[in-house]
Amino acid sequence: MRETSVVSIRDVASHAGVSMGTVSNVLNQPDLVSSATRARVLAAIDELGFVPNHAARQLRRGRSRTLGLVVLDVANPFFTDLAKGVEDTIGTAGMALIFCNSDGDQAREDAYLDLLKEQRVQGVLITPVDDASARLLRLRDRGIHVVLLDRRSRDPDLCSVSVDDRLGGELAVRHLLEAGHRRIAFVGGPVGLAQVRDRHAGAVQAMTGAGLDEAALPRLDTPAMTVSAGRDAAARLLGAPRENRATAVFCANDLVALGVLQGLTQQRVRVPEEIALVGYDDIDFAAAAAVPLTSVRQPRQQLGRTAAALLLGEVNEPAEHRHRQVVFEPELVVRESSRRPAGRTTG
Amino acid sequence: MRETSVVSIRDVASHAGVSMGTVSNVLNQPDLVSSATRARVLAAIDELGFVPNHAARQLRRGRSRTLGLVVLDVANPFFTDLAKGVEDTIGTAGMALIFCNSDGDQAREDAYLDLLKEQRVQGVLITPVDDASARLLRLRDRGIHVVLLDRRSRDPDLCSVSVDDRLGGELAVRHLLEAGHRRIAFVGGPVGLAQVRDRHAGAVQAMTGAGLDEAALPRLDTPAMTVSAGRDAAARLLGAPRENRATAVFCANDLVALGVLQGLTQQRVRVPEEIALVGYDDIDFAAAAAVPLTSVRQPRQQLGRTAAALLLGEVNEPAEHRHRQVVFEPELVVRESSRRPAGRTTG
DNA sequence: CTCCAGCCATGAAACGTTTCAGCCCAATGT
DNA sequence: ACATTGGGCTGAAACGTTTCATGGCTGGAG
Repeated sequence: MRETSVVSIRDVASHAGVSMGTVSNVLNQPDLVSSATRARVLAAIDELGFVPNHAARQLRRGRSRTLGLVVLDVANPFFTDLAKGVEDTIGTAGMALIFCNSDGDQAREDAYLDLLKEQRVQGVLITPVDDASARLLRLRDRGIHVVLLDRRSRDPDLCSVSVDDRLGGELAVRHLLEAGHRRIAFVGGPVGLAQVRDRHAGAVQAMTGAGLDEAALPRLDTPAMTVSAGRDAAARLLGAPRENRATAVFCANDLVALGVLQGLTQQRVRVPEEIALVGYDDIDFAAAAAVPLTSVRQPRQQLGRTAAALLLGEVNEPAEHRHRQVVFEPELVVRESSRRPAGRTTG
Repeated sequence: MRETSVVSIRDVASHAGVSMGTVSNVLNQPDLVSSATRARVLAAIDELGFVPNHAARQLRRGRSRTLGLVVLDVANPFFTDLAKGVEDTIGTAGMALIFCNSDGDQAREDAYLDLLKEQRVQGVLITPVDDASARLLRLRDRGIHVVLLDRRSRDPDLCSVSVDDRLGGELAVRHLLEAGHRRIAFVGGPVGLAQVRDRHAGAVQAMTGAGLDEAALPRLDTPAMTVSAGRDAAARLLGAPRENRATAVFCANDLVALGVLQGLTQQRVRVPEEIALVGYDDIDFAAAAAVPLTSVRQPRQQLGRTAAALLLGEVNEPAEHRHRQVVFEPELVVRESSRRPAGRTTG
């Protein structure tokens, strides 16, 4: 059995009868080495089972071939799809990715950003928990490129790739209004989340645009964007006296919507007959839900790919890079959960 | 604006009027330093915005505070739940995690393992694509501890945390048999996957145990364990002449089952009346599906936590570590998708 | 035959830490 | 008064690479 000891470039060098510099060249700039020596060195590497020490390489080079990705919630398929897009693009560019999950927690996000700083990653893709652009700009002062993900940057010096959440919210609520609903609940949270804020703002806009008061859009706050938070919200929703209960619900994402759906179904409230439901993200499970979910679709993988490409550009050619804020348009996908009109008012 | 330059321990030292060694001690062994100097050094660190260089530290120490996690499919909620369990345990132990997604692809798995080797991670948690125990033992010869995840190790010198997939398959099919089904399709793949093999083996065992021939368990292979693969399988399933079509389907995981459900529904085949359906994993979306899915539940987060704890033990106290193969028991959760008997035979 | 240009290879410095032998000095024991 | 102890700090070596100035060859030009 081979010794646990670490085989270094020095061992390879002496085994192949060359200098360390030559081995390094074989690894990094093979063209500089004659094919004969190259072959000898490669053989030695193979024989000794040499694996370059990334720490030493990075220390010497001053930078690593690594990027970081920080998302809000790994358990949300929206983010895993997004991550897949990122991973594909990063991987083909020969970079490695450190995948982090802040879970919507500021402290965890901070801890991961510290980790990424220590690792001297070249760049970070992040869906921040709050509007921490100051913190992110400080990252950039350290030479770490930053691209905002699923979040529009207000700072023109920061790349971002996002979807127009305001428009998404508007589309969703306008659709419900057209179906005849006049009292629509907005479920989502925490309010600090930009995504929640913007989607809500869009919803408000749709209401006022239809000449309705904002009071007709009661708001149910959730502590997180999860299925169980949605279930709780459904209970609160049904707690209201029936006469001023909302006839439709717009959820800030699909997980919450699926939770609300479960909660309603459990209480024998029919969707969409008694309460219509619209989600956000159009994750794959939305279409497969008990009542197929109307949802606002976002180009998930494309979002990830675009952001990764932007970051790679910034990392590889910082000189000619122009910061951009890419904004995609969302698209409403109508399914069973909102199909029938409420019947109160004919739209 | 602060210079992009890197602040090193040397700068901190001179700024605080102490030696580099002292700064290092403040960072790593604060007790060795008097509180007065400690305060001075911390102030300097803060003022200069010093962030330790992980590469240098790791190079000197010879090991990193990093572990790797390689899963088969990030888009599968089963694995993200599992990852959450791992992350929680790892995080509280002050270790960092590099999260990798092999996507069931051998080449990608290899690439990620190389990456982890180069990073000199202390340990790896992996759900391998195939039975690559040789490759994994080689990792261990390098001093990288390995724990198998969601896969039973046949090698007693390799820790593993798994669920009894054979039993799970047996539970699922026995349940269908009790509901009166006599012809049950098994959908899943690729066959190389141990999880698929074992779940199928369990299914076979249930059949033969009931005195039925294995021919009564036709097998539909899928190229991957995804929703879309499930949809395709449903189409093939319905291609068979009705008289020898299976009356029930057991899928190797929930994603496939949800796909099959979608495919069947689309072709107006009622579940469970015409075809009963059982999935595997009991991901959260199974309960929320169009027809709530009967599924074989695995203790997902606990799986992750246990594996992480095992790995941490092996990493921190290699001497007194005993390799263990932990096997959890799966549990059948019966829901709508398999509830009514087939009506042909009364169980 | 000498000189020059290229090609290959060499050897040592440098990257930013940690670690450890050793030094200084004040406090304690005799 | 002197030896002993030990807490607090220093300074330099070492980790495994990459990089770059240097130098030895070889072969073609003058």
